[in-house]
Amino acid sequence: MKVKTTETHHDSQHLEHFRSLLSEHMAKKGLRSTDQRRLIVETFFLSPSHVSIEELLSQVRKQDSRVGYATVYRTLKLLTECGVAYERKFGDGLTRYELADDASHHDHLICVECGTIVEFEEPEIELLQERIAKKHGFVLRNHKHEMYGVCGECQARA
Amino acid sequence: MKVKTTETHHDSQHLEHFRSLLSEHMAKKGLRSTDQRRLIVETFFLSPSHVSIEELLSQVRKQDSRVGYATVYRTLKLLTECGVAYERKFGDGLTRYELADDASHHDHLICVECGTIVEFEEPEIELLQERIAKKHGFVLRNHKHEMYGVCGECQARA
DNA sequence: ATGTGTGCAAAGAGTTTGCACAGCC
DNA sequence: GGCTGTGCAAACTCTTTGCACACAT
Repeated sequence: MKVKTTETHHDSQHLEHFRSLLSEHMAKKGLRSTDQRRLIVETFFLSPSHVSIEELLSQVRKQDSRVGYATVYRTLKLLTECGVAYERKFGDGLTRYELADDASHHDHLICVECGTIVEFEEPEIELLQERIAKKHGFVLRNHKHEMYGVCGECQARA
Repeated sequence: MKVKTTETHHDSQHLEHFRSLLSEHMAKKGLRSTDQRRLIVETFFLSPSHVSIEELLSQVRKQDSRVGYATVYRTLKLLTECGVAYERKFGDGLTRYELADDASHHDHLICVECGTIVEFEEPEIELLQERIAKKHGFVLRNHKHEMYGVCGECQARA
């Protein structure tokens, strides 16, 4: 499946932050740094937003073909636990992952036909959200805003 | 996660509309009306929004214990195809279904402390959504907009 | 040395499908 | 009677887990 995304690189400042988050978490839990984990983590950092396990594994195997997919699952679970990655399920049956700080400032527009995912940002919606929350006496922590529809290509194909 | 909902009944006007949508679709495709289909469809109409296959099947089996789950899957696929139901995947691994007109214009504000759910409507957000969709060439089908935060009571209690 | 991490394959969970029989039109 | 629908079980897909061995600390 095709995933459109504009973000493929992440600036090294953030990456340093995430690397240290991970190290701390691993130190605290007595976890070990292995070749596979380092490779998977760095590959994840270089991946487009919303990578699936399979996409990530195939990238990883370009460097080391013996890595098993269970290791990728386990490593991404680890990244999720320590707040470096977010797990996203868009309903195509795959779990996708993105860097944690990507999640804060964009939402998703998803094609129900072909699964294409487009990211969008809309400050006005953010403002309206705050207003609604305030009206109901809430202090916002976070939100999930996904729009489902049919993309241009799929409309043309129909 | 449990999905709380306030909607359990649907007014009979809409149901008539949906029943005829279904009949037409079945007539057009030469599909047949069977005891199982009628039972499953009517049970679905009486179910809370966001029923899962399993919940629906267990309700159906109270009336006829010999119904198989494949039939429920197939019938809900049918309802989805003819626009009577919407399929929703919230990420807990289950597919849930709701009457098409429920996928309406209210969204949810959820307290992360006590679980209170407030429904809200914000026409301006709807407009912005349409604008964003159009900008990316999408035709919107539906959306999920959930805001998580701390409600007034829980703030006071902290 | 100790115990975590890895790869493999098998097990799980939810959904779909192939098949023989049941039953609508 | 012809063809669709059903129930069952097996197949599928994605993810998790158990196990024996590899390897960090």
